Amino acid sequence: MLDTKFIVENPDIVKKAAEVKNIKCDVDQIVELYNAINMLKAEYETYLAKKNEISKKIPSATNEERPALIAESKEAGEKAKELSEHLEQKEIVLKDLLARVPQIPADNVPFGKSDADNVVIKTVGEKHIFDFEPKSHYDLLIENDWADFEKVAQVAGPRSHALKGVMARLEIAVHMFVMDKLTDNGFTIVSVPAICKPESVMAAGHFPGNDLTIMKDDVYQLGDTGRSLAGTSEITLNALHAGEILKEDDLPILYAGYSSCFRKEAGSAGKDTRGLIRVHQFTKVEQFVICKGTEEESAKWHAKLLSIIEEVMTDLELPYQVIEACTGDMGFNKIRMHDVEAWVPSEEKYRELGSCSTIHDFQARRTNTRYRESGTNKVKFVHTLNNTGIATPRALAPLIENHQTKDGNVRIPEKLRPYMQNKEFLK
RNA sequence: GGAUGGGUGGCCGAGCGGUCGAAGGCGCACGCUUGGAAAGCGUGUGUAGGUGGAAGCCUACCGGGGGUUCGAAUCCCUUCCCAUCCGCCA
Repeated sequence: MLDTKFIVENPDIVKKAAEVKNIKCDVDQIVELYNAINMLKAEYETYLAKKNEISKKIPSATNEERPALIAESKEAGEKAKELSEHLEQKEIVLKDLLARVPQIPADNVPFGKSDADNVVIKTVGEKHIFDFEPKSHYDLLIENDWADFEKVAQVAGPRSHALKGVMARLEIAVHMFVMDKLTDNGFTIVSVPAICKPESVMAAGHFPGNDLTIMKDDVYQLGDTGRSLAGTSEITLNALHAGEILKEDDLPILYAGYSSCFRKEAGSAGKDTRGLIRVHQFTKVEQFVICKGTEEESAKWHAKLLSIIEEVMTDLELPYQVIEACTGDMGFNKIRMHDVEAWVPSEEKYRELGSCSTIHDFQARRTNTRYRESGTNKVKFVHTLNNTGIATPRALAPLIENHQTKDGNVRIPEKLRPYMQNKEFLK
């Protein structure tokens, strides 16, 4: 959500933002409606004021005066009610239009239409040179009986997986490892529900508009409960301080969200159907920051979140690259986004393991999360940022592929060994 | 799922049809005091929208929605949330 006044005063900036993000929104209609509503509201409030004024006189009026006053007040009230019905209709339309306005990308974000236009800004780590034909993570898992896909698909449907034995342990280990790292960096681990209300989903601002059906392709709905399964704990964490006015001293709030995540993947039929890369249910440690609403704070935390996931990549000894998402690929609610992608030998390409985003006050406006600035005592919107900490099972794919040995074993990176009974190899 | 009690400003909490944006306290800001701090004293202090050069004025908001009334924080209905007890349960 953007500030309505900002939209009305800067329609060209907003139109440009929608254009570079390939998002349709009707800025002109917003401006028009806004002005119309203001005019109507002025009239409506005049009647209300009149009604209130007369009502106030009634207690002290004489019995003779009273009936006339009551009638007069009633009339003003009825006029006001009539106008308020028109107002309400217009406001609903405006609210919906406003919710379709995307966040404005930062100035230095590369322009582009799709992920093909993203820019690689950094490549780190040597790709492992194998003196044998490296296996895909899928083959490694099957050959070692570390996972089941076929049977579990019959039970749970396609894009399902079960990790077994030491692989299940490895999954837990990487989460523990990342949670410890985040704790060391001042984050508080929060294990949050994946069940959430649709309002929370909308408040996270991944989807345009207020129309909840928009998200039906992406988000699982829990039947007649009216609730959804979150695609990320960002949704829950973002709403965790909704409606609050925090103290400046409370900030920054650093959360390491831990939860199951659910995605319908309706738009990715046929893609990554085998293995652990793209599944309907996964587990993620999410980095989430609520900070003071300034550019500097946001920029600082963006850099910090990115550095943490880079450190995770380094500690897991994964070759990776950092890309800067272009305007067309960055998503509705973001100002800036960097993806971290790990090298997957069997595919001979980098695959996204994390996505670091500066949201600015876009989510804060939707949740109405604010803080009181010390000194001025002014109430301001917070800024939010998020980045993946680690997401499994996807992260396990590059992890076991990069560290596989000729005999089909997998070497455990040193930093991970304390979480894996100090073993050097998986088997 | 059943029963009961609650949801009021940044926080706590009074009010339970008109004089209520709402006592009191805490917190916070500014000032005095002090060598400095604390304490103390004084003053100020909700959010949002509209209007105006400004002071100001108007409107809305006492969990959400609806209703009764000339008038609702206060009465009624409904819904959500919280607490406790009972039931069920990993």
